[in-house]
Amino acid sequence: MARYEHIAGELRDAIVRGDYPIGAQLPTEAELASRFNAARGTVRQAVAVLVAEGLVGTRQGARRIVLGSERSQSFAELHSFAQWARSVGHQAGGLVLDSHRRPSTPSEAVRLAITPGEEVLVVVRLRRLDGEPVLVERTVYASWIAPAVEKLDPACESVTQELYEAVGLVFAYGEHLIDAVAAGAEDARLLGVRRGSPLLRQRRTTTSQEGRPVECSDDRYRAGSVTFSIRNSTTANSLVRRAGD
Amino acid sequence: MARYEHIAGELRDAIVRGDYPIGAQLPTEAELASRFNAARGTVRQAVAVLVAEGLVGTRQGARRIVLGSERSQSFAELHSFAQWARSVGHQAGGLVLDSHRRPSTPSEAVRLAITPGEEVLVVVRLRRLDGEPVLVERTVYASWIAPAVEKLDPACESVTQELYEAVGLVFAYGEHLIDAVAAGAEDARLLGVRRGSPLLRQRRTTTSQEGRPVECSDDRYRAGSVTFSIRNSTTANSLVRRAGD
DNA sequence: AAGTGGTCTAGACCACTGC
DNA sequence: CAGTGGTCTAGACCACTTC
Repeated sequence: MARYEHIAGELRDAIVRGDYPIGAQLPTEAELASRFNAARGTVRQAVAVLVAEGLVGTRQGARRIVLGSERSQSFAELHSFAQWARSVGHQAGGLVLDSHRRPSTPSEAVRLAITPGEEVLVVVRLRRLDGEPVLVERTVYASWIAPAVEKLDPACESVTQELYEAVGLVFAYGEHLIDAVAAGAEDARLLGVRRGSPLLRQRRTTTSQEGRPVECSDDRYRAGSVTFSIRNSTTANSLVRRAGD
Repeated sequence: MARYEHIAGELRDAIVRGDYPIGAQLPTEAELASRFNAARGTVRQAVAVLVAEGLVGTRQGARRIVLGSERSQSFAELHSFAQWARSVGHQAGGLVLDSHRRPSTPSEAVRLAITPGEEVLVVVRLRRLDGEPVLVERTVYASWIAPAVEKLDPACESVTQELYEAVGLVFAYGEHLIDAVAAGAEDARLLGVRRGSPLLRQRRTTTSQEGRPVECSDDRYRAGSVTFSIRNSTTANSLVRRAGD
């Protein structure tokens, strides 16, 4: 582990433990540098991690202050329902309801950076959290990854993990649009809610490490099942997904 | 402007202009350093800005690649409906429907870091975008800021801006919880939608520069009026609010 | 005026990618 | 193995906050 990651971890632990309660001041850079026997730049890198996580606020000239004390799951977990579920202590389930190939629509072609009409794979999955149906995923995969997706177990728990193990694919970057929509007939039937009732929608496009679009998806969560959480400041943002309250 | 901000700006402009299309490689650090006559550390700081914005992806050993080319509004704009509206070319309006003081509930006291039962100011505002009602805000202000809030024009366009000009208050940090809820009777009447129809809810707590909680709020957007957008990677997140599609 | 974080430099070495 | 980004150091100077 890098030195700055170690220092960031120690500071995060201290904050979560309550050594530095919300509103308290963090030690100065000089103090931290001597305590951890590191250069000032390394300490700054460590603190930057906490700032990006939204746990610490910083302004020139003033001591840094603690803004929050919850350990945030964050990052890659926005890409994988199963990884997120596990990290918050729940059990994820999944079931493929439909899977077929068809030509891509113009908007899909743009989002996946393919030529319009090129074949794509459409998969509809119902996902459960501790047995309860909470999410309908309608995912469109680019044709180059379609064969690997079709080989997956229909009840596979983590698509992300299986694709990594099968073909070494890493879901590295994502763009997400979040809004609210009314449940359609199919949504309502699958999620066990009334037609027209509120759903939290997340439309996403996921990209490989190399910058190649892999999939785009329309995911709809039953209201109350999931909450997105963002900490931000005039200089930094941080996002995590949280279980419904 | 700092040197790294200048470099980041030049690179962002080049990306937005299409000099580096999506999927393209950015110049190497060494190349950028010599082009801008800056040290490598400064170039790295500049690129880090673009990575945080989600425009650029980076992995050790490989050239950096362009992930997106949309200029993102981002940061502070999550705190102010009016600032965000203006930045995307729309006109914000506001109207106070109710304003009264009452003792704080236990959960409000926790969120505002005050003693339970201490008086708070509750304000209900209806906000319009280009004349259309799109948002109901139910905001709870800590008592220390209440007098300044009560002095505001009920039709005031930007609460954030007015409070800054009146008492120098800066909304520096925020925590936001985003989910979907069904419109209640009052929501439905104010927003002109049917009762039970979907709303995008944003619950937020805002904090001053000094880390002092200022307000917590329950904001409900009419479905279709607003979308939250996040770009993320295994190493960075970035959030902006976008007008409904 | 002292304290503290923000910017910048210059150089060394390491880890990973891609040919 | 060459190219490239990631980590770390040491020190200088500046800008802002706080008293």
